[in-house]
Amino acid sequence: MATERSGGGDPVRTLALLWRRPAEPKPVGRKPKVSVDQIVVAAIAVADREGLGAMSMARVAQELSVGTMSLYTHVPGKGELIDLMTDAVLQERDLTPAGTWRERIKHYADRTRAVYQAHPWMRDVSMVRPPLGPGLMDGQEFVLAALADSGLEPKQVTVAHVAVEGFVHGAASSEVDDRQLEETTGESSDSWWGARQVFWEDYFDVERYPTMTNLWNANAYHTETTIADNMRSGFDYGLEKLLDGIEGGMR
Amino acid sequence: MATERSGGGDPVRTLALLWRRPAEPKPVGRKPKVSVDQIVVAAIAVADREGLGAMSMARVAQELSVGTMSLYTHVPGKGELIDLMTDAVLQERDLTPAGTWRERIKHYADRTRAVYQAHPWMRDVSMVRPPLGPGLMDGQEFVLAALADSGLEPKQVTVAHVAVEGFVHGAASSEVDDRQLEETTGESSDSWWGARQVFWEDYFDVERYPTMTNLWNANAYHTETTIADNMRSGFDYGLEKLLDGIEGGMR
DNA sequence: TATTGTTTCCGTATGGCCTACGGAAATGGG
DNA sequence: CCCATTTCCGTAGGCCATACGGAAACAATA
Repeated sequence: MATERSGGGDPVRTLALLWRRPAEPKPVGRKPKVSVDQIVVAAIAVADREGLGAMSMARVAQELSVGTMSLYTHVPGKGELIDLMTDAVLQERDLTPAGTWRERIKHYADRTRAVYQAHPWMRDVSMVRPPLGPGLMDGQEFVLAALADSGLEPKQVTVAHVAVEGFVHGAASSEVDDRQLEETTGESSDSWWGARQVFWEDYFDVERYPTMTNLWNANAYHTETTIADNMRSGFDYGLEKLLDGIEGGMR
Repeated sequence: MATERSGGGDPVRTLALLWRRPAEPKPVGRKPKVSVDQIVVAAIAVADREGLGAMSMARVAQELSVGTMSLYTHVPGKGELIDLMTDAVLQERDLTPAGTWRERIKHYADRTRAVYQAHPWMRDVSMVRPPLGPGLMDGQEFVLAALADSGLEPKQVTVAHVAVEGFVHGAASSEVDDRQLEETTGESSDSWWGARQVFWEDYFDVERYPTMTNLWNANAYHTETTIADNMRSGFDYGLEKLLDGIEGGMR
């Protein structure tokens, strides 16, 4: 399945839901069996356990012992529900502003990474038209504040923000992608690569790929670490170097 | 829809397809109406025009005027077909090794970005268990060769490789995500943000978001550029700073 | 030409998805 | 008790991937 798109519906309705601005309470009429909060929590639970692909309206309704169509009374549709789920988990970051600007950005990266680890389906959510809720906005403010404190010019802050945000979400996505594949396919990454041993035997061409061959012979790939560890250190290194570059560019 | 997973089938069969190692020609039996190449080309055409979500086996078969199940004679399943599509478009990069190591990495980034622009559905393909075909391998060799020429130690080359590859694919994905949303939803990004004007009026809290307020007042967001241009310059800036950092880290 | 072995083609069937529609059921006030 | 209001939810339509197995096409042989 391709990436889930959200944020397509009526902005006024969706924003009111994201910020939980309640419609004035209804004095009459049938009592609701479920609330928006319950639906969001149940949907997150299903997606955490079985992936976003399994998070169908029917499945969430089942989780709540309610008919499928009842959900549509409280939530406009599936896209908006994903918006609500996304902002809810972003709020879990609970960012604490302390330390140098670099430390705060690393804190942001760590907390964001933790969200992705806890909710791997975040990998499948597009963030180019994000839910404009408190979870997203608080994160943006946090990163912008750190970058502003670094001494960058205002215009540079906004440019650097795009770069940092892109790197963090991209890195978190890739890491989680790996972990999620292990769960959904039931095959570990190491096993997957092992099953493709035949590639190196039958298809790898030493003449065509001299650099890879050299690196192999230099033992650059002979580590005790797992695939996941390699990705993690690659991204840690990348963020460090990106911040080095940003810092160095100011002089 | 969530991200498409591929590479799940029999590795031997999939590798033979990726490298077009033909089974020995069949002298007898019914003549095939379609070839693997035709199927891949048709699938890419459908995905280019209508997105990966619309690229169903039935839709591809229709494109070729063939029954749906006929495809399964030539391709094990949908996952493997996506592998073949992916490697095919990666081959379009046609990388030319010239210039300094930095210039070559930027060349790689540009060519990869061009592939994503031409085939926006690449955003929806997971690259953590990539198709081990010529398109992918040539790209890896190219980046590794550039990094090795930069003077990094072998072990550092492999770490930096993860960071660069992650950044480039992440950046290309985000850019294309934006473009693809414009096509599939029929609403431009500028229009989408415009429709959320109400957010700034009804929900934005100046006290809660002082940095954003300051940046706004400093005219940091008052540019003539589009969303897409902003993303592009953010990622160009980020790659530049990342390479600065890698270069600086060697001294 | 008729037969046989081999390969490809493809119709059917299963179980899932989202959500428009509209009637049934519950609730509080008069 | 009645009725306006609100929520609940069954049905129905049109998509998806692919297992299975028989029909059809083709080359070599008799």
